[in-house]
Amino acid sequence: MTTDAKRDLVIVESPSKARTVGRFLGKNYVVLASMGHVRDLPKDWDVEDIDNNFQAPYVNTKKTLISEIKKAAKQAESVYLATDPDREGEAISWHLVEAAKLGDSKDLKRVVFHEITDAAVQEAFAHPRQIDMHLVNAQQARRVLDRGVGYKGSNFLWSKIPGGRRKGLSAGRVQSIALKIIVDREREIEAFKPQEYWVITADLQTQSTQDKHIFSASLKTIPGQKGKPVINNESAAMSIKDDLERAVYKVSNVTRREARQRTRPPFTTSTLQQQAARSFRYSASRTMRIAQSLYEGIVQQNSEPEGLITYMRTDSTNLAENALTEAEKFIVTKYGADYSSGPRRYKTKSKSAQEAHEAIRPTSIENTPEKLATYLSSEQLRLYTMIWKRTIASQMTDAIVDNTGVDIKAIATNGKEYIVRATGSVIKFDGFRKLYIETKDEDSQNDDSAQLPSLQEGDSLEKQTINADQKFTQPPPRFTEANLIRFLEEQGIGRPSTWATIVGTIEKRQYVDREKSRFKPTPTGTAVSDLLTKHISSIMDTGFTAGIETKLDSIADGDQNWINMLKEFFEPFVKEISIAKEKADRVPSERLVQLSDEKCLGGDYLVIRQSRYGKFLGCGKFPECRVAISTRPGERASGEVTENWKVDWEAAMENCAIAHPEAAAIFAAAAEKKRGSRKQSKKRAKTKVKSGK
DNA sequence: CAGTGAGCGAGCTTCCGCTTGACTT
Repeated sequence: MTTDAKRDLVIVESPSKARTVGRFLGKNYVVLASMGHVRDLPKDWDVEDIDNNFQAPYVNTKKTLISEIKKAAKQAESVYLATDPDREGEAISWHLVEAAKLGDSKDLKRVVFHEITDAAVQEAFAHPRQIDMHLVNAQQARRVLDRGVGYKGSNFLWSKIPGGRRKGLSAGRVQSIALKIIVDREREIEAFKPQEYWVITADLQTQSTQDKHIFSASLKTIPGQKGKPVINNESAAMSIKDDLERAVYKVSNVTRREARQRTRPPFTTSTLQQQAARSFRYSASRTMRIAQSLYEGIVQQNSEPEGLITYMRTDSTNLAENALTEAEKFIVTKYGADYSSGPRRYKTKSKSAQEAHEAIRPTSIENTPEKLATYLSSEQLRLYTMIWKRTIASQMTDAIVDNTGVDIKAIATNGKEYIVRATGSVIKFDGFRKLYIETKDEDSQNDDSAQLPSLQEGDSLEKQTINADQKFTQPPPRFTEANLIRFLEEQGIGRPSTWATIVGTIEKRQYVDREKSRFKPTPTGTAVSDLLTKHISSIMDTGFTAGIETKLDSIADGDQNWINMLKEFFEPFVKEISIAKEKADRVPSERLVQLSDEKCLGGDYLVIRQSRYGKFLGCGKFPECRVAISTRPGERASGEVTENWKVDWEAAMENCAIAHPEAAAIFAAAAEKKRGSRKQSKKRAKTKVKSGK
């Protein structure tokens, strides 16, 4: 082939992918990237007229790119649409055809591959197909539904929440459910009544003279009680403690059970985000930013940039065949055949997974973290190492653990028989743990990895100390980013590309705050969630949302018409909204305000308010009292008049004194103290005071 | 470094998913 030959056009979604695919295809192809969607609904379009069959006038969102594609298509013999093999990808292909008028070009082919390997790409190009309009229509339905729910829901909020429009409050299929579970959890925590309970443990010592071991056993049964011991007050605990203090200890039963600790599947977006949060405390968005840089590749010496990991927005745990064999080879060479499980394929748990890509894995196992250390920043190296290890570990054998349980009879002097139990586990075969040990979730506390001495039935033990600790049951913890993302994924809500941004949305709207990196709803967030739950219950119901996903699937399968589906959805939904607008009460503005611990001079609570400069404290009686205090770090409000009292000093004083008559004297005294150091400034603040209604 | 908010009501904003840069500190 000569250089003058026509070069076929290939369109993928991501520029990095374009580079790699271009390398596989060679010089006769031009590979361009669509950079995601190229058309969208007009910003001001809403589902107004249901009888109009939802014919949205799409607008081009990437004009220069589209004209580039047009130009390249004119010079091409064939155009290959190689966007991602899922609902959105299929739609992107169709939108490309519509936007760049590719339908005019002679030879239009849709090709799909689930992994970016030479073999997969060649295979895909050997079997082109047509655009699947069922899939495209499922996407159109999804898009229109989200727009309708989002805009109508937001509009409803604006009509019921003071200042809601100005603050840009929003509702949506995904964000509103995310908000609701945070609010629901907070209610659970508020309603939680801690229960007292006591934990009793016995430190025991083996009797054998040459090898004295001390280990701990916890109370398992109390005479007269069935099941787990229940001790809920001090006197009960003390009487048991007394019994155990004067008891004879003898091993009554020893059980050994072999258990497997299973390997974990390779990373998907959500598991990567969760694990990076647990291990490094990275936010989901930070993890994604780092992963993106690894995906785009690092320029190593004397070579062109090479992507270090596969695509980072994925819901699949699948690994390419060549990755499986490469991993196996690596494991056998490095650790021996005992450690290789052979190719192990994981089923993706999430029902809504579309599996357009592979799991997140290194593009080459040979790129060991050690080898890349000099090219990567420390955060890149950390994340890469985790991905690299988890990928290999997923192909290693399970660890085998010996779990031992020892029941010990404690016979008290009064004849009561208790049983205390010690558990221990010993790793018999480390398997994947040789390479990869996961950081556990701080919410799950299981600590039974203690080592036990070897014990036989009938062995006598000597009591060392008996511990009785008072505890209280704990409320469920607030959600972290990682917990929230896991929940949403389990419910089939949101997609890998959006999880990190969902968190950003509910924070930007100030629906939630963070306290020690856990989400706590704000008064506005609570009001929004309650309003939607009460009046637009459909979108707040996870089951309902899951049902939408099923319907979209049936459109994709060609079993349902997308326009009918939208009609069936919006008819009741529009009704629901209009009833809600009629029936719901406007939220009183006091409910949107967060009290602080500080009080204004007049005794009213200062409330935490938000301005465009950040948070500050203002008097709860605004606008009658205009006192405001900065909450810059290190500055606190106080009962005394300080330099921080803002706005025009005299106006503030005057207003405050009117709003809080009892504060007048304090102001007068403070003003007296201040006099002299202050220049007389012209009083220009408005002193018009409305009498409180 | 400043200085903030509410309501008024004229004129905007709001959704989810797909993908990167072009900005400044």
